[in-house]
Amino acid sequence: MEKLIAVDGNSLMHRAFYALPSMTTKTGTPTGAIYGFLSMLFKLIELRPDYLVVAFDMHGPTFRHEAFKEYKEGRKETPEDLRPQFPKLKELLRAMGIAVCECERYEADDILGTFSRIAGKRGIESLLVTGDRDALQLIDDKTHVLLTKKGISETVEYDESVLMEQFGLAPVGMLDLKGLMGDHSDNIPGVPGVGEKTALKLLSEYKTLENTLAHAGEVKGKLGEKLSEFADQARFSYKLGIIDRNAPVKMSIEDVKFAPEKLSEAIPLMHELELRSLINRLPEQPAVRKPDKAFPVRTEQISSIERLKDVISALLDRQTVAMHMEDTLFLAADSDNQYEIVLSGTLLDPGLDRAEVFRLLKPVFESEGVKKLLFDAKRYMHLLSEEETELKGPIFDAMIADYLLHAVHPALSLKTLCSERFAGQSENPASALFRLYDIMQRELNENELDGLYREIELPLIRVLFEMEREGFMVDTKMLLELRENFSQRLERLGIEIYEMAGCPFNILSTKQLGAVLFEKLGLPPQKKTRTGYSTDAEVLDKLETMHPIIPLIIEYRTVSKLKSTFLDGLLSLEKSGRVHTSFNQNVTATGRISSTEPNLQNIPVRTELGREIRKAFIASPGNVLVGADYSQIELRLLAHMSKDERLIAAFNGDADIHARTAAEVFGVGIDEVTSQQRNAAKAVNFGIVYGISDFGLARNLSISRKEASLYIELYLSRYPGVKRYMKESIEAGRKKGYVKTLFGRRRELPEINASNFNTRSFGERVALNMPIQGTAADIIKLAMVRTSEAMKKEGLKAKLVLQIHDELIIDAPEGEAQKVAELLEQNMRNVIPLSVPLNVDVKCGHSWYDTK
DNA sequence: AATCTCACG
DNA sequence: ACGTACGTGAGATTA
Repeated sequence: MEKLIAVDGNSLMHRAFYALPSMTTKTGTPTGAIYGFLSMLFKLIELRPDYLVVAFDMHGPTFRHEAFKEYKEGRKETPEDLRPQFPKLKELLRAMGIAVCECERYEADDILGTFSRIAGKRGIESLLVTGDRDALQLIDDKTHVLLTKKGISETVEYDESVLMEQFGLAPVGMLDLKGLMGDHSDNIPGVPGVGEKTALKLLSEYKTLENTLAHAGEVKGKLGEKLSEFADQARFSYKLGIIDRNAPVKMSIEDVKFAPEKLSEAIPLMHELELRSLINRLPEQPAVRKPDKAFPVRTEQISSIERLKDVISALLDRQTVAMHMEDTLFLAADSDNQYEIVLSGTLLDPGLDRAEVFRLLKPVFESEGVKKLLFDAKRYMHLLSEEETELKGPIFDAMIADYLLHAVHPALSLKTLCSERFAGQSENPASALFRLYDIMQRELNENELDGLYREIELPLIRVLFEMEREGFMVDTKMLLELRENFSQRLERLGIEIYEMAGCPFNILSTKQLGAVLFEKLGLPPQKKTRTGYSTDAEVLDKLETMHPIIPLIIEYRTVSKLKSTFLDGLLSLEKSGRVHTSFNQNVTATGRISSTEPNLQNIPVRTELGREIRKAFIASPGNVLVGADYSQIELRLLAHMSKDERLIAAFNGDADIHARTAAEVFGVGIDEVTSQQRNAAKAVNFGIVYGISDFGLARNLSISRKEASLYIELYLSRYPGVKRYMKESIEAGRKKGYVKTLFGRRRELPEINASNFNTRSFGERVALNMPIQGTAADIIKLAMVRTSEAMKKEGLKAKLVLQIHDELIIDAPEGEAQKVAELLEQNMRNVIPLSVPLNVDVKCGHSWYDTK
């Protein structure tokens, strides 16, 4: 099928302007927005459109503008640095032979709508590119919308199913949505007090705006009143949003035919605007255009149980099956054919009975002989576990493979992965997995990531799944009591604070707090944020002795944080006495896992008050918790990886490492080290792991930069191996464009060759930190896999329940505790032989509080 | 949705 | 001259 790309020039220029740092030619002509726009456009051209048009709003009144003057006037004026870039851009586009379309009294989105309508009639599919969510109403089976998210480099493609998934609405529903919630940026009012959440709730119940208004009487409380009161305003807002798909454009579809060979004709003009780097990125001209769909896929809709049974028996004979499920289930046995099974209970067609489908598919999922190709296998393990089904046999998880290949920007959905990999040439989810499997497996091998993939990440998926399913037992009653206690404390503190301030105010509002402290009470501001006074802990610390209100505010902040994040937060997520976190295996750039909903990796420990919360994390009945953590794993890895003899020797003795560093750096005996010296050495040790800078160290220790610089110099002269290692790491990173861990995990490092000092320095620090943090992550992951296997092999009932980067927690029956403790310690300690020992501290207890 | 603040390793 | 320590996630306020 032929393809049209229509771009909202105004919207993208604005996005580009605000997203990018300002940029000018030598003579001061601003070009930043043009630069951003063109780099986006070049990416679009890589999608090989047959037709391409860029639409612009015209100056002066438009129909919508005129009719609803008072609203549209709320829009901001075009900034002065942006305005002159428009004529320049149009000139450039014309020089490139790209159609520029303007239409008097119509806006760019009307033009987009009109072109996509005409294209649709001619059997041409359209991709509309804009930052304006209004365009979503234009979606149909032939029209997709590419929305820019923050900035311009990130985009999301919307089609009917994405829209349904995200909003539960059909394209026209976007108008009903806007009618209810309005649009702040456009000064469209909607119904006051109704935001996206409320609007979607209403629409899920009443489907349309009109119907919602008709049933306003049924809606309880203020909301119902508002709906009646502002009904007309809502209808008006709805109308304001309607895009006119019949704009009198003076161009035909033939006029916007895209001719890639003409692009280079703009080179002289680009030189003039000093857009040199863009000239190099002018899309190559393909001699022959690739076929429209490089990968034609046949999709068969399965609408009867009988047919499904046939398909299943065929699948059971295959070696490999791919699966993808969102609202509907897709199955494929090769890269050219797939089956679509609509399941009941979705908003779409009344599909096949969900439980029945899963029951029939059970032999496929549980077949040891059939390899499964999936995106996010852990998610399927959870889905199937609800249907009493397991996922057995070999697995290829495209999400995990992609993460190992590109940890810096991992794809979060199969759709995204496909569009990255196939540049819009294929959107067929399940069958695409076959091609992804081939490509990615080869890339894993080429980049020596296969071992990491097979030995660590893949088996870890199941370990994490089981941890999530198991959950961590919490003492709900204790959490409730603590919450009550904290509430009372906050109330008392609040009263005292208001008294001292002379008036009540919102203590958690940095704006109001800043006004009270620095204006009303006249305290000296310490630092600024870009929006006003900074009031963070560091600032409050400095002010602590200057006014008796400060300690109260510090306490208020702490208690309020503990209450809302950890007590309220945990209680809201607790289900029959347990909390089930989600472990994310593909979010961090270093290889660590992260934890969400709730995040159990940041439960307080550093202060006694916060630590109390750990008393509520308890062992299951009849069990104890076994906790073990690595001692100084990152510094030990630094010793091993840098081969620094003195550091290695330090860890082979059993002295306090920070004290030992202090003795070395300050040239005193280990027994003469003062606590300040030890503290400084500790900060230097941390700093080294983070990719030290004198500035950072100075700030951390509140000393001068000069002093900090001296410490670093002293340190590096005492540990020459570390010095050499740091130099080599940065050099290797710069040369190869990536760094890697001991196990071969990679992180790409584009920043390290940046011309901007800050960006480059960041790249250098990352080059120092990632191999260390990442190796530690590899090590504990491997320990998790081995421990979990060992416990199963020994027939133990104990279960891993939590990982906190260098710490593991197991919930074990009392009778197993001794054995589990030994097993855990052994597996953690002996993951891999290094030139220093990996010491592990193990402790048992009834609660997490007791395992430290 | 962005910003600030703060909890953890 | 540049102006930051590395890696995360969540809640509250503000625009």
